[in-house]
Amino acid sequence: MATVDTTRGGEAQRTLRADARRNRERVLAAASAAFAEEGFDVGVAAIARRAGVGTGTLFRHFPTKLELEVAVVLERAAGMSENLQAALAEPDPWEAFTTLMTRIVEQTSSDRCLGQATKPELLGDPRIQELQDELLRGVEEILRRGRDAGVLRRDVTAEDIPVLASAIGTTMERFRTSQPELWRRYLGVVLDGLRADGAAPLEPGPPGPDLLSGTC
Amino acid sequence: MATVDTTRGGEAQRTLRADARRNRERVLAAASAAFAEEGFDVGVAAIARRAGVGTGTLFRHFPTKLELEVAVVLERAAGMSENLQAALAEPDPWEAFTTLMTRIVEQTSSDRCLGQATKPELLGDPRIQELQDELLRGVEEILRRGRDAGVLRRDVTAEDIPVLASAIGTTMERFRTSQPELWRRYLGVVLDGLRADGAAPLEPGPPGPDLLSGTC
DNA sequence: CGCTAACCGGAGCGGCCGCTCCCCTTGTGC
DNA sequence: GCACAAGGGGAGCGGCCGCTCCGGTTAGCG
Repeated sequence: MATVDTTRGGEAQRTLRADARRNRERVLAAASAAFAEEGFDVGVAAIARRAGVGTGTLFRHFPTKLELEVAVVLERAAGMSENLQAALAEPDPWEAFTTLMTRIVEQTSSDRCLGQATKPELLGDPRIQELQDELLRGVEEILRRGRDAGVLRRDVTAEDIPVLASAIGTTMERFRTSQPELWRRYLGVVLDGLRADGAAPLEPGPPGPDLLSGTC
Repeated sequence: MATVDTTRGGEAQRTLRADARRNRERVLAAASAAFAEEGFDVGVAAIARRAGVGTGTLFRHFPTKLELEVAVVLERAAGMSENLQAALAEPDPWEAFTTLMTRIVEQTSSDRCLGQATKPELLGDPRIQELQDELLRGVEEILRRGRDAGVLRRDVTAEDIPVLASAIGTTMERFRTSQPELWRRYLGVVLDGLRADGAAPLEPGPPGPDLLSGTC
């Protein structure tokens, strides 16, 4: 489950020349780093330069910039899958939940593209939707444990988690250099607001599946 | 205090022809509406069209787009001042705090430019900094009452409030049409995380004055 | 070793955006 | 009412960005 296959449908490029394969990897790595540091706003020229190739080469492997963004986001999903595994391995339900939230928010705070992955063009992509659904099922399992143990408020849904994570993550972007650990402060507030004891019931409904969620 | 003078230093345009004054107002109103609906990303052409003037006219009154953004944000500050007054008028300390948070988050959720007002070019402007400081002093008063009454956790600072508000507000942007009241849900979580009972102490320090805050 | 198809790269295209320039219009004081 | 300065408006400039096109290069196979 944790393995993410970025070569979906993967028989298209079976015969790929050695240099082509290498360049594809370099572009993907450069995009991954650039998106993490500067967000999706970086120009393709900067990515190509960073990869040591021309823009022509970049666009052969990824016919559009959005395609490149999708590839990077799918790659990130592997990390999120790891977060889920780590949380599921935690015996104590509350510890499992806090582990999940901490890891997600930590990554979202240090990686600009994770917070920006909520933009509609990306969420509309079927490959990303599929992966998101898979991750949400894992999150639901963590939440169920917490609710059953009576440590987590009962009205939290899986869809709330990416929303809360991206809220903290994107807002912390401008403190990344000055106070890189500041996200812990606000995660603390949210976690206190999500524990079972003494919480008022949540307001309207959870965000429906109509328009949902960050990359989780 | 609630009065915000957008004509700072205001003796420059004392002799302003009638049509010029009227056009200036129309541009400001158009920008205000456009920024609220679409954020600061809208082009100046769209604003000018909306105001029924040419771009030349727009740039005479506001020599740069940033200047126009500043003018709109300063205008918004009046609304925030009202929020403060409403909260200060509330006798119960917790009610005062929730009133403040609710009004701030509500406005930030329905007005895109409020969430985007955290960008450095705007926060760097001395007029905005001055206004922000004034608002923060009012917020501090509300927090002091809550802490003294023992209903609010003691480690919350005034700088936390705009951070939390813009976190919720900007994240709710993509639900504005589908679920315009969703912000209440997450505000509820945050408020529960901020009340005095049963909360763990907040993590690192508050955001220092080095790089601070949304428009509040 | 040589041939060919696959691949590389960057000049350049079209479109957008903030901003300027300048000719024409219009409000205002005498 | 006239003269003139102040204001209005939009064509156009420069720069950026995603993307394409094509001449030169190179890997891979027999």
